[in-house]
Amino acid sequence: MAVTVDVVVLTIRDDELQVLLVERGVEPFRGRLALPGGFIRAEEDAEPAARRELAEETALGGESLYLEQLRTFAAPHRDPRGRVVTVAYLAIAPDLPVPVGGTDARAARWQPVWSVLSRDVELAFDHAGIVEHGVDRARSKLEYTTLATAFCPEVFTMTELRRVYEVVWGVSIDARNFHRKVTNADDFLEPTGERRVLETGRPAALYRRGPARTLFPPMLRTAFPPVLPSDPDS
Amino acid sequence: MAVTVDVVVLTIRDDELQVLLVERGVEPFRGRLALPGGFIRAEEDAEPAARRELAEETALGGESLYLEQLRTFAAPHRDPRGRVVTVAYLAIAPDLPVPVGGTDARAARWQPVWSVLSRDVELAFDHAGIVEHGVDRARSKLEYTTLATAFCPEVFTMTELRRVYEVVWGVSIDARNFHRKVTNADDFLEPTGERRVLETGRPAALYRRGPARTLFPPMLRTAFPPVLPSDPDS
DNA sequence: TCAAAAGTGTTGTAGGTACACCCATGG
DNA sequence: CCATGGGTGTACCTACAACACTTTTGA
Repeated sequence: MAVTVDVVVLTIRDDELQVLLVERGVEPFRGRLALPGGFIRAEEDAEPAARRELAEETALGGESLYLEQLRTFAAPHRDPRGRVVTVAYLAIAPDLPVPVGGTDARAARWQPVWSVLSRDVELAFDHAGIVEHGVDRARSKLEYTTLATAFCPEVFTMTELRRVYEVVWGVSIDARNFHRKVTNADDFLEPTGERRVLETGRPAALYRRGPARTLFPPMLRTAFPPVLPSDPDS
Repeated sequence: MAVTVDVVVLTIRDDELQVLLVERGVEPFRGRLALPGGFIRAEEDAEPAARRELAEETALGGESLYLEQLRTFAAPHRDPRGRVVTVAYLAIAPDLPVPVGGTDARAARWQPVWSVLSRDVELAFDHAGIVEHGVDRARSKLEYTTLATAFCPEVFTMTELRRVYEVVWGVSIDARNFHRKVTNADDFLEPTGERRVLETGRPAALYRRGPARTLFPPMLRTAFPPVLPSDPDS
């Protein structure tokens, strides 16, 4: 029985939640988009395998990349080549100027998640279902953890952090209440003391992630609207 | 690479959170206690494999048994026989008069989780760590889902349900506020109209699980005290 | 002086905790 | 009538949504 890892890497680009996909160079599903991933090596644990595949196929990586196990998919005929069980991982990346398109010479690219969830873009294997799980997990974890900061660069403004919630949840959030809430939560954010001057408007204070990993009290959100082509202001 | 399933079955017996363990009949770890589980068959998905192993080894089963995937453990040397990856499942069972000790003739028995977590009882492989994950998951899910009812028989009293929270979390809960809270949550409980007369005291109303699977607003619990030998009244 | 973005103050309300109090049964 | 457990009412407090208002910049 073969065991692989597949990674759902999420980021926010152009005010949309996007997922990292690679074009398959070999059969089956040659030319089709798929999640980055591959076989676990003989002396390798699953998480290192996920990090390695990500680095090889997409040039994304580093210790700082947030990575957690999602779940395992083991349906008997999910891979036409035979019995392949895959351990899926969820990664969250900031929208860095990342040279996507890795050393493995395979074309990697970002794709809006709504295009995958709506099946406008068809992925190889059962990868669309895996992306669905990843998005669900990310949406839930924003509620009760400080995961949102994983979408942000090392220093960021309050508005950037708020956009994470708005884009991932597909809702609009009152900037003023949000500000109070996250600054009151212990160890969520650390002010750098610096300010960023934008093209227009008052300069925004800059923050860095704090040591907290859970958020109490949690961000409450009554329901998840469906994932749609970017319209958080409805 | 071999793939197995292992199941953490939790229940409440004698006002303690207990886990179902089987005594290993073969090497490695012969005679040692372990989680029920075994190899996935060629044409079998992981969850059916978990249900089958549970039925074979512990005579526990049925469609009604709550079962969810926990996570996958794939450390290279977790099994001395060679490379074995295991998909761990979490099951929750009511304290039925279950004939534990299954058709497979292997001795199955309940063990208080604190004895496992404290390492007073040493389990085979990395199963102690898996139990730890299962307990953590159950404790978290009581907060924001209706999972607590899975510990109860089909009809139950308010006090039985409250004992679930008290035992799993190791805290004491105000009976009066708890009553209001769960009766206000939509579709959590359905009153049967019946009452149960106990040895002493006013008869308690009987309830059945409602259709709700999530709990809103969630049960809040500021912190998890460590799992100890049964003392929820501290 | 205006537009735009950042940030504060205030008010109404929902839901939480703590606890006094009443209800129904067996002995 | 008392002990025991079931269930309601109420006061107080915290946290959140809504929204008016002030601050700081570039053009």
